[in-house]
Amino acid sequence: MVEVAALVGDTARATMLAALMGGQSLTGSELAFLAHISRPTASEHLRKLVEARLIAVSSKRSFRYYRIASPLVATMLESIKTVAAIELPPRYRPRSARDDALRFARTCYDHIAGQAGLAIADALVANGCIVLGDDGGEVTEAGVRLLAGFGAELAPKSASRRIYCRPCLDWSERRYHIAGLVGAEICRRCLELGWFTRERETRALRLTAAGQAGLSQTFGVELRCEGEADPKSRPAPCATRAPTSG
Amino acid sequence: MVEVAALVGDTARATMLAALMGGQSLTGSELAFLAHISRPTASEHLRKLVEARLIAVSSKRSFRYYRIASPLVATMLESIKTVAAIELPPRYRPRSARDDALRFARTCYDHIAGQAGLAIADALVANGCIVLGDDGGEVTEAGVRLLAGFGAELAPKSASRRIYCRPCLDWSERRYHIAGLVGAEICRRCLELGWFTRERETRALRLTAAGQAGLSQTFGVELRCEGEADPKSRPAPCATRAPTSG
DNA sequence: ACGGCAGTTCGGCCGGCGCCGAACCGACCG
DNA sequence: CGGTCGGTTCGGCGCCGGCCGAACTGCCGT
Repeated sequence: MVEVAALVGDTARATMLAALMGGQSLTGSELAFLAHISRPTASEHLRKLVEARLIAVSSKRSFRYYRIASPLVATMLESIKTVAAIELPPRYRPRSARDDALRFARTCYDHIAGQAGLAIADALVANGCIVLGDDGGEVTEAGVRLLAGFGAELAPKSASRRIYCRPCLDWSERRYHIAGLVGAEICRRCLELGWFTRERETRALRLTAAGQAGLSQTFGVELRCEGEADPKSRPAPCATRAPTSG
Repeated sequence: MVEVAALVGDTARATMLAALMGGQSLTGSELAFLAHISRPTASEHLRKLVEARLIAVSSKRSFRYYRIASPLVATMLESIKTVAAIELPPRYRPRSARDDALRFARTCYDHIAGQAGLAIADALVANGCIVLGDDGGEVTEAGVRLLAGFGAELAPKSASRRIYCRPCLDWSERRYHIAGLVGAEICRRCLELGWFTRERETRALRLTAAGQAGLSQTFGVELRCEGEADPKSRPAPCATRAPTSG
């Protein structure tokens, strides 16, 4: 317990973990750049994280790709971030175009967070498709039908595994969006359908025109797809530490 | 995020937090003793933990009683412990009478863990009273009736709050027991009925004869109440660091 | 064979923080 | 009023660990 918390309790390592919480695999050099440390230092940090099984690594060519080791680790990091966000509320929060993009829509390990994630969750709750509370979530019969039509694969593999919906507290809005198997499937399907596209080098998601229409039709969610018209949306040259956000 | 993890990532502070995860309030001196540090050092640690809102303090007479600040913090600590227990499995585990008592039944912040907690969870699952999975839990109609008869107050205060059952991975057995509102209510009612009694200075719970009968009758759980006949069950004089267990 | 690039290992620097003893504060008691 | 006891503040010590540059390995493409 101490060891795990101590590993997360270092700025450089926490920054790397936060970056990996985007759900994508990243190389050591990329992580070193994001954490503003040299490659040797990053290598040492990553070695420790791998040794503790917080992240996993797979080699392709001469690259080594790192990723969060398991959903359990992702849940833990979410949980730590939640406590950090709730318990230290009034902190100064500089706004930037980069942050605005993240606030609008981003991946949270394997599901969608930000205003888009909240809008989807709100719509599903309002339509009686799911129920979300502090300690868990549930998919109703109506929800099963709607999500099946949407194309999410919610097949309860084992008979006892009927539960797969989990609330995840959004750091920027302090409200719940959908995590767990249901959240992951919604995210997967949205990317598959091209409703969102991943931004390069960040966890932000961009809503496409198809996504705007699809979300409206399928979930009754009305979101503006704003990315293209806004000249400020180009990411800044990473002059400050990458936001360690979930 | 970094700050919170760093606070937990110190042995002395983690030991204190683990002790407070028993659900009871403790004084600074008690915590200093448990963590094997001097009172000044403990005072400093506790000041930081209070400042970060991980623990709360209330003064009575000239004493200051510390406790976990919120269920959110408790959940986070559980989560960290789960990752630590799962990802570093083969570690040497010395057996002792003290540990055996904890393994049998203990409080985990506000609910029951250990073999007793697992037995209750297993029985409720087997009877179709609840469903437990990796990402959440659910109380069935049968479960609501049984728990109501038992005396648990599961009143869904707000209409949207139908969900209140959460799985908690047991560190010693690697299986789920019941946390969340349902788990807290079961624990509260068991103590209220005198089925379990709290041990002094530890998180262990002792099963009473009434508890043995009641658990059998109410949940169909067969547990031996072994505390009184066993001469080794008296807690050792705390010669080693208190187990940082959840 | 050579150069380039990702990643690692090594040695050494240095700052932060955990720790304690001693002293101090405030509440309670006779 | 002194005595005791829980708690905190202060000053100083010591060490762990994060950091980097330089050098080394190993995998590629040419």
